[in-house]
Amino acid sequence: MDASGHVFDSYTVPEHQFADTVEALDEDSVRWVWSDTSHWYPRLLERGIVVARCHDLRLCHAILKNSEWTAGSEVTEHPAWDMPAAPPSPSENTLFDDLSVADAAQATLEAVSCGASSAPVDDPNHDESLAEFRRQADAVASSDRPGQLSLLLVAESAGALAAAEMKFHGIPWRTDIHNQILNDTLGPRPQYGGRPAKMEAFVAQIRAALDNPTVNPDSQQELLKALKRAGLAVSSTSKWELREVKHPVIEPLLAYKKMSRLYTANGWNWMDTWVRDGRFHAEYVVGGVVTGRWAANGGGALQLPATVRAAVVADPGWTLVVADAAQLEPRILSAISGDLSMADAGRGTDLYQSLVDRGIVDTRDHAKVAMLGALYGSTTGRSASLMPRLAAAFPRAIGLVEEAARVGEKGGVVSTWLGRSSPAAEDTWWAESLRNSDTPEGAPRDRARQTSRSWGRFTRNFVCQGSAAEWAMCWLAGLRTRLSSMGDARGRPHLVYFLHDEVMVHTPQAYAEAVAEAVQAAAADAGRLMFGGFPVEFPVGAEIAESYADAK
DNA sequence: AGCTTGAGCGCC
DNA sequence: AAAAGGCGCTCAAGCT
Repeated sequence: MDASGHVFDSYTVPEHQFADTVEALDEDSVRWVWSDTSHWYPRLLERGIVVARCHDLRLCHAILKNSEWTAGSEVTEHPAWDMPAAPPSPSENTLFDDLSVADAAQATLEAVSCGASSAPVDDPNHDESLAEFRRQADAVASSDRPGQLSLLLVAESAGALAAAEMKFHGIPWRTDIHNQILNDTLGPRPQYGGRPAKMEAFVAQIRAALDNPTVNPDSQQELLKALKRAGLAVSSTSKWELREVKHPVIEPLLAYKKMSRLYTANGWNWMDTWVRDGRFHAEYVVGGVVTGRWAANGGGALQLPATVRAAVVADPGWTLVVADAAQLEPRILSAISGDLSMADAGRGTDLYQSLVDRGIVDTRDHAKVAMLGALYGSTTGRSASLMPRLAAAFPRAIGLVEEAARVGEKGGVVSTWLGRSSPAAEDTWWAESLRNSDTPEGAPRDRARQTSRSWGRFTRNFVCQGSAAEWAMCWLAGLRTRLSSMGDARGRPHLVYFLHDEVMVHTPQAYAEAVAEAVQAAAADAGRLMFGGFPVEFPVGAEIAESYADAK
């Protein structure tokens, strides 16, 4: 037994025996402890091996190293475990080539080291992984809130498994439908370079309207000059500025920009690059965003535009279950602030409408704008003017975000509900210069104020976005577990897409209803896991649809 | 020739 | 109507 209460045996296997070893030892009660899920798990999935649980040392290190709740723990003293900026070089790699296995109760721990060759039992890399695991366990155990942190690490690690599985399965993608969309919108694919025909036609219209036979609308500089020369009072070529101007060039130009976006971001080149065998294998970067949200690597998986979603179609005999959590962040805010009146307003499906019904604001649109202002820190316009009404109705909720903003404005650190902390500002000159009474009024103080408020908006949003990401991870993890017990010879339902507060499951039709129920049940579980008996609801809209475009 | 930066726009 | 929080991707343009 080690200092953190773990009992373990350990041994080493050569790398080529890794998958067999995992397969032989895996059972429901096992939690694999390994250096990096994105490194180890894909090769298991290739072999058809699915594991139930893991502890991802790299992801958990990143959380614990930065958390206010584990300040001063030994985890911070081992930078070798820091997130690699780039894929680890071969020499660094060996450090991470370790894994261990513990049972769910963490009463015993067997460790398997997987060195580059047949490494001895006392392989230093293997020891380092075990040492890091102990440091992490110690950091959690001696933290202010071990229960919440443990949940965060479990959820993050489960997310890493789900991310690898989603990449492996891929989103079902019909290239014939995608191609049809591109043909209809842009014209046929150009054979020898050059723009698609329908785009070229708009270029001709743009040139005619500007009386400029050569202007290239893809060049912002050229375009801006041409617009000014034609007498338009614009300072940029952005579409929200152009929309305000009346001129014959505007319509074809905005149409061209829309087409150009589709062509460059999700056109034929995208299809060739990212869709293989009818699947878009999106790569997620778990914990890739400071708030704990995921990022994506290649293919823009988290920015699939509405215009191509019709190409996401279930296989024959299968269907999609698309679910999203309604108004997640405001509900999260009510829970983390313990604001009973706001939680009460969120009972039912439409939080925004209930703000209208309670006479807090006059229209649903205002409710939405006001709430976004509270979450993002709007200081101007309509949403700022609605804030006092919100603050009066929900003093605890608004108090929490205001406090988070004030901490950030002073250069401080805030944390999510489960203990992910905001990054420290790189340079807090602005906080110092506001504290310093010698800073002159006028430009210097204004600049400091502006930067300070900007960081305050970040920390304000961090607690809501980050806590919502934690809920989403609990939701995803719970759903994944529920799905794992479904299925038969025809196949089993699996997650194929995750987008902040939205999930997509590809399932044999026979299980569609069960999946939709699982999605709801997992959402309720996630709320209880994070907030216990606090009466907050997380309604989830789940739709069974053949195509992503048909959902919502 | 290859890298970085900024504008612009898609997603939540 | 836009903007405020978080991203990624593309291009052109400017740099080394």
